[in-house]
Amino acid sequence: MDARVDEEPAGGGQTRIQAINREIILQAALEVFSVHGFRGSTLDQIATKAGLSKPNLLYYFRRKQDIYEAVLRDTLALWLEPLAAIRADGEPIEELRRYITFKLRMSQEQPQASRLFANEILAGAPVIRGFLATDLRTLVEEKAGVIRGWVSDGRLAPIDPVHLIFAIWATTQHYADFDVQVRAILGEQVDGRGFPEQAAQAVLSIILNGVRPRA
Amino acid sequence: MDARVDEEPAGGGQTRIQAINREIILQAALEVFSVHGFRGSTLDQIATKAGLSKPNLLYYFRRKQDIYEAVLRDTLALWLEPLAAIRADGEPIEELRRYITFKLRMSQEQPQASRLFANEILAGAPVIRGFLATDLRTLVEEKAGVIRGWVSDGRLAPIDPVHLIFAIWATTQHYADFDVQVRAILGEQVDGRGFPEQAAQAVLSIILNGVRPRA
DNA sequence: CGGAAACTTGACTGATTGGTCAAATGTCAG
DNA sequence: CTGACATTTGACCAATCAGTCAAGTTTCCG
Repeated sequence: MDARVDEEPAGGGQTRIQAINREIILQAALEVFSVHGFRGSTLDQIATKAGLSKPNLLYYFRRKQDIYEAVLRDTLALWLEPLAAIRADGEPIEELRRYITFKLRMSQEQPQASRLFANEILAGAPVIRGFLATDLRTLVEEKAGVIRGWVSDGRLAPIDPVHLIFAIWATTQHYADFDVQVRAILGEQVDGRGFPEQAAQAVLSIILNGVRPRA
Repeated sequence: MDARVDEEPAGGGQTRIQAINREIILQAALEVFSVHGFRGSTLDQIATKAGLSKPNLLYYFRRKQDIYEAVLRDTLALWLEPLAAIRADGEPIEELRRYITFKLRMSQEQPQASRLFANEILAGAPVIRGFLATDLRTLVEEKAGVIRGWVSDGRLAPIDPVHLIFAIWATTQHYADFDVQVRAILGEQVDGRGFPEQAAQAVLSIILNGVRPRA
């Protein structure tokens, strides 16, 4: 009889082998989907990268789309976390510095997650559109309110808070999404010790000075 | 006999029908490739969108990759133009304002071109990697030199010029590449009359104030 | 007009795709 | 050690894919 691995009530009811292989599959899927998107990726690519047979993949996930949704869901939380951490009672420039630094570190350490989202959104966000229009929208509106408050208090230069958030997303994720282009232009120095700090300094300098209150 | 439409010595030797249909095909291909990338797009999608039969597509372009390369080549020049227009003898802030404004207008008017590149680069830039490492790299180095000169003269705040260029690319192209996300968060106002100006004002405010020389 | 070249297409092919299934193999508690 | 269950796989299928081809139809020049 089959004992398919599906819709567990919680993460609990998993075999040792299940836990291992699901993790292997999701990691392989992330590597593949983040490069070619959902439509451009194949089960064979994922299976090969995971070191499993294709039918074995489909023993753990019934359909290709189930794998895609699982890896997307796993990275969604990770992606929101830092924005949610912005605190209204903090010092505005410091809060933004912390947020930008965090996002830059994620772009460097988890570039595949960033590219996965970029591909999903370029494709029209068929899977996460609902999430974007609800959870993300709510979160952005909340934090935009916080920033707007800072502006009203004169602790930030007058700036549209939502566009500021977009600018932070764009500049930080650029290093993950357009890594190939960055490398083509800057060469091997991208792998050098000081590069992340160099990029961070530039991004922080531009954006923080861009929003610092002016006399 | 066949009279395939290929490797013309120059744009000259084209039939009226050839000129029309090649244009139709490239437009349809841009719409499809810009959403799903090369691997995720099919000839059938392009043929349907172009209103032609698939064999008819392949009468004008021998292979799928030929269509892709053609549409990519057509948009490459368009993409470089504005950066090349930055003049060393201009007023720094004004030159950057002009560049950013230009890029924002292109993101609004030609979002598909931006998304086409984004997909290509996410996929590892298999087709334009060479171009990135030569022509684009050279151009960026040249303009980085110009900006570096401005910084030396104290006409811009001290900033790494290449990262500044990255920041401008990222913030401007964000509105094209992540349009779906922008819409999910901001709703229909994106289609409103004042939106492009609102976005332009925010981006210009952040970046220009971010690089304006400080006392 | 007439015919040659340009264009179009239905029918096809071999390869790849996502997915199925029954049989084989591995695991592990009792 | 054994039997029930979990895991794995080879063989397979229907759909879709890029690309071919020969036989059509249209265009257009003289």
